[in-house]
Amino acid sequence: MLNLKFTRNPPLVIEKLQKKNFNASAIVGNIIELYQQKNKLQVQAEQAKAEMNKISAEVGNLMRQGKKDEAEIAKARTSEIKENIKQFDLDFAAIEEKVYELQVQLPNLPHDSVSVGKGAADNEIVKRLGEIPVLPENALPHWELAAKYNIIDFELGVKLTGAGFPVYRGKGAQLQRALINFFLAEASKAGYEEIQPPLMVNEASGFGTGQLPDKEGQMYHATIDNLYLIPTAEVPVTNIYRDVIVEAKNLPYKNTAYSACFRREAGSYGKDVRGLNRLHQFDKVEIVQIAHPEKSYETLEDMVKHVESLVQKLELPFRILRLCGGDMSFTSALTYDFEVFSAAQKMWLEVSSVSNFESFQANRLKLRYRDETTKKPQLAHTLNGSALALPRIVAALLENNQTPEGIKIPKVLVPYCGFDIIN
RNA sequence: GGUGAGGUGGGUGAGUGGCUAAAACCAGCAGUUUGCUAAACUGCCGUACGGGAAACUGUACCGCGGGUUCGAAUCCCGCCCUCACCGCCA
Repeated sequence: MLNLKFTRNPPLVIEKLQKKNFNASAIVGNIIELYQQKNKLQVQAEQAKAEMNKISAEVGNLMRQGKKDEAEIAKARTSEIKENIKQFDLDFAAIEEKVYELQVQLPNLPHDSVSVGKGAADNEIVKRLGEIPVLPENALPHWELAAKYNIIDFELGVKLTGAGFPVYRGKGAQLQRALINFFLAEASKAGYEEIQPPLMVNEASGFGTGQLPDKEGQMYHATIDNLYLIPTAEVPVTNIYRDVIVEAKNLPYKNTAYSACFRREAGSYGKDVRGLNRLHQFDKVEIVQIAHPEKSYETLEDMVKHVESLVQKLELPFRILRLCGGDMSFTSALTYDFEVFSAAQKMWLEVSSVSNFESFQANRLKLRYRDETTKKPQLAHTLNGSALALPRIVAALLENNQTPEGIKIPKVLVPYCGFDIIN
């Protein structure tokens, strides 16, 4: 949710949001108009309330002095004021609601470095590293490798739960565990405090990170208890900082968490969902930072470096994209996507998305830091990224490392796996 | 699932109708004193939204929502949450 302070500079907001192909002029215009009405009303309402308070105090004094008649006279003055206050409050609430409705429609302002673009095709490749492996003629896609070596059973998952809930077994399960441990260990080394969060969250948390109310359909909802299965550890971890004021000198806060992630993915079918490409339940290690506004872009670079080091150590060919305005999420100010090349599918697969949300999330979360000079609470910046999401990493590892002897495990993972080949 | 207790500022916790943004203590900040540390003393120490060039000032907020009243942290109603004990159980 965009801080209303931005709307005090309408041309800037409108110009910036054009990058996201979003025409904000009508909304911003309405907000400003409503805002002025709201302030006018607030002045009137507060004057009336101040008078009420004064009369009440008077009545109290008169009563104590035993001047009952005078108190009665004072009381008589209140009924009209009371009616006015009631009406002011109703009007005020109505305007506030309207402002809010408009406010939540505004996407986050993109960072200056974000380029104009319509969609994925316009994203800027900022880095590309690693050789794309040359596979033999009879190379298999990962879902066939998974069946061949009996390490991931998609059909069994359908039996137990449904499509998109694969069962990992044997070395497949061990590989999952190894990846999780590897990612967590790397994050710890980089100074992130590890968190084991709840996998279900309440409404307030869903709201805090922006999944609710609009993206409700993305999450599994346990209606009896009104709890939501988390779509990412970002939700519980970032909500740790909901409604808190932190000390500036303690920034940045760095957290990492492994969690299973649950996504309904309603409406996505077809080729892209084959195998591990898109699942309803998957594993991910997330990194989250709470940063000082002046430092948050350094923080973003820091996180990108961290994710980069992970894909490099896994020896996967990858590229980093700076998302264009048209492909960025509603909430992000700047996003880098990581894609690894899955050699049998011959596809780039997104395995991480690292974003700076600036104060967009913090505004909803009421996450503030106390400025060291002014001592005033200010909105902090929140950032997060996958480090990393497992399924597509596994897909690429299986496909890229397939050999006639079996699937080679990258060196860095061998100590975590306890084996160096799947055969 | 049953029964009971309770939700007040960063923390503990007082407050049962007006003089309460809310005692006291702890933590925190600034200062005084002091060989150092420690201690002692003094002051400050909520948030949001308004008005004002500013000094300053108004309003709201004691889990959330409604009600009673001239006036509500305090009384009434509804909801949410937490804790304790019992039962069941990883």
